Amino acid sequence: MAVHNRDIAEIFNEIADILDIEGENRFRIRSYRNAARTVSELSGSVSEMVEGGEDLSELPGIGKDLAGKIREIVETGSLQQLEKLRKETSPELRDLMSIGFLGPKRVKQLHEELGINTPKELEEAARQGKVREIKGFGKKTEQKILRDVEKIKDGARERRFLWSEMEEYAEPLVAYLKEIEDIEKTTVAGSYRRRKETVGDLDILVTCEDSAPVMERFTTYDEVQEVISKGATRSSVRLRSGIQVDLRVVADQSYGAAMHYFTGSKAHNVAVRRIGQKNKLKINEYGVFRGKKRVAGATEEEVYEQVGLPYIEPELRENRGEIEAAREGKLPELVRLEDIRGDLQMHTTASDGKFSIREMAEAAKELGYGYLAITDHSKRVTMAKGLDAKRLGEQIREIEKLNETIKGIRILASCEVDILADGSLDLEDEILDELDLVICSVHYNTNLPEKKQTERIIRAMDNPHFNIMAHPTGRLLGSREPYAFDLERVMKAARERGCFLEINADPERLDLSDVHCKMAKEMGLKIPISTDAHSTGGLDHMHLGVAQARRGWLTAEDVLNTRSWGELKKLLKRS
DNA sequence: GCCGTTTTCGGCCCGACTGTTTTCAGTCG
Repeated sequence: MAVHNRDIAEIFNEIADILDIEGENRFRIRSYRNAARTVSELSGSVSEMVEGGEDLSELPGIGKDLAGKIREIVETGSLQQLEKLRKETSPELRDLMSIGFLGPKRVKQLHEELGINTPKELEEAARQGKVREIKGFGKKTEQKILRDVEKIKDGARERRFLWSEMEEYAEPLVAYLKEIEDIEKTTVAGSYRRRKETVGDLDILVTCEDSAPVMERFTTYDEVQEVISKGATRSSVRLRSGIQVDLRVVADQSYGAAMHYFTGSKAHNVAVRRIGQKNKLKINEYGVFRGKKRVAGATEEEVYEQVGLPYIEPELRENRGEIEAAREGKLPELVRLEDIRGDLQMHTTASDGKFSIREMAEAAKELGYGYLAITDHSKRVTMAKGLDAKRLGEQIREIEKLNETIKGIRILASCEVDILADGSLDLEDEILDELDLVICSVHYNTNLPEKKQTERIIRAMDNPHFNIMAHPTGRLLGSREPYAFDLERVMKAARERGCFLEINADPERLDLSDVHCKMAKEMGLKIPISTDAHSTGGLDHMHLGVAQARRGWLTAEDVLNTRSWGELKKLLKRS
C-alpha cells in the first residue's frame, strides 16, 4: 500500500497535537506542524523520493530526525513514536481541541481535573456545572462549551467555501461597509485575496480615523448571527451562512503593513518577518519599525522594500519558494486575464449546454476573444446527448457556415471526446481528423487501479488526434477526490507526445490545482485555461482559471491560449 | 526539532480579544 504525502502529514499533525496537550516544548511541536505542511504541499510524492534515495533533509523544515521518521513511515506504513504516544496518552483528547476556544492547555486541564476524554463526557460535566469550578474556567466558558458541543453534534463543522461562493458574501458586505462616510479603504485580504480555490473565512481590512462607527455597523450587519468578539481595532462575527468574518481597522498610514499582515499566508509572513528580524526590523500590522521609528507601512511595496525584496503578488505568498525567487530577481510575471485570447472548452445545446453556437460565439466576441472552441460531448456521454460522428459532422458544417457570417472571431470545431476504459477514444479517427483540435477526458471507469488508469490515459494520448486533456484529475472541490492515477507520469507522457493538460476554470473543478500547475511549468509543459462553459455566463469564469494559473506561478508564456489561433495551431500540431 | 550573511548553540513572528482575574494565560489569526 503506497504511503501518500497526506498520510505522513497526518501522522506528524497527530504527534504535534498529542505533544501539545502534553505540554511539550512549543518549538518542537511547531517543527512537526511545519513538516506536516511541507510534506502535504509538496508536488511530488515523498514515497518516491525515499525510494529514489533522495535526501529529504533538503526539504524546508525537515532535518535529519524528521527525514528518518518519514523514511520509517514510507517503509513500514507507521511510526513507532506515534504508536508509543498513543499508548501513553489519551489520543482521543485531540477531538476536544476541535471545539472552538479549547486549546491544548484547557483540554489537558479538563482531562486531569475531571477525567474528561470525549465531547460527550465534556457535555455531561458542563451540564452538571462541574466545569465552572475549575480554576481559569467560569460560567461563560461553561455555556460556550455547551453551545459548541451542540454544534458539533449538529454536524455543523466548519467548512471551506469555494472562492466564487465566498465572493457572493464578500462583495455585498464590503459595499455595506463602504457606505460609512469616513472610511478610506476597504479590502478583503486573507486567502480570498490570495485567490485560494477554497476560502475558510473572510478577513476584511478597513482604514479610517475613528473605528467605533465601523465596528458598530459591522456587528449589526443583518446577516450576522453571532458576534464572536468586538474591540477597538478588531471584531469577529459569524454570518448565518456559517462564515466567520474578521474585521480589522487601522490608520491609513498602516494600510500596506496591515494588508501584508492580513493577506498572509501565515508561513509567508513568518518568513518575511524573520528576514526583518535579521536586519533588526520589527514587522507587525502597523508598520515596519527600526527600534521605535516607523520606517515603512503605507504600502505593501514599502514593506517588501525594507526587507530587500521586490513586491510579491498575493497569489504567490505561500512560502513555496517565492521569497527565494524574489531575492534572486526570479519572480514570474504572472499571467493576467487580459492576456487570454480565446476559450478552448465549452458546450452548446447540441449536448448539455444551454446556448447555441452562435450565442456562445457572440458572447466570446464580447469578451474580446479572437477564437473559441466548441467542445460538445461525444456519444459515450449519453446523459448529455453526446455527439456521434454523424452529428459532429453536421456541427462541423454548421461551424463552417457560421464562420462566414460572424466576423471578428473564429469558431473552432472541436469535441470533448471520452477516453474509454481501454484507452481508445470514443470517436473514429476519420471524424477527429476534421476537427481544429481535440479535447479528451475521463468521465467513466474512474475507479480503475492507479496503474491501469495511468496507462489508459497515456494510451489515449498515443492517438495523434489527442491535443488537450480536460479536467485532468476529475476532482470536484469539497465533494469528489481526484481519481487514482500517476499525474506526473501523465504529464511526462503529454510532453513527449505534444499533448497538454488544461486548467478547467469551472468554480467547482479548478483542475489542475495550483501545485500541479507549478509542477507542469517546472517540467516545461504549457497549459491552456478553459472555462468548460455550459452557458454564455459560464465564459466569465475565466478569471478563476487565471487566478489558479497565477497561484501556480504561470506567466503568459506558460499559458497556451494567450496566443493567437495562428500561433496556437502550430503548438498543437503533433509530429 | 530546525536552523545558520551573529553557524553547531541558542534562538525560534507578533499582537488582539476574552474570560477570569486583579495582572494575565489561553487562544486565535
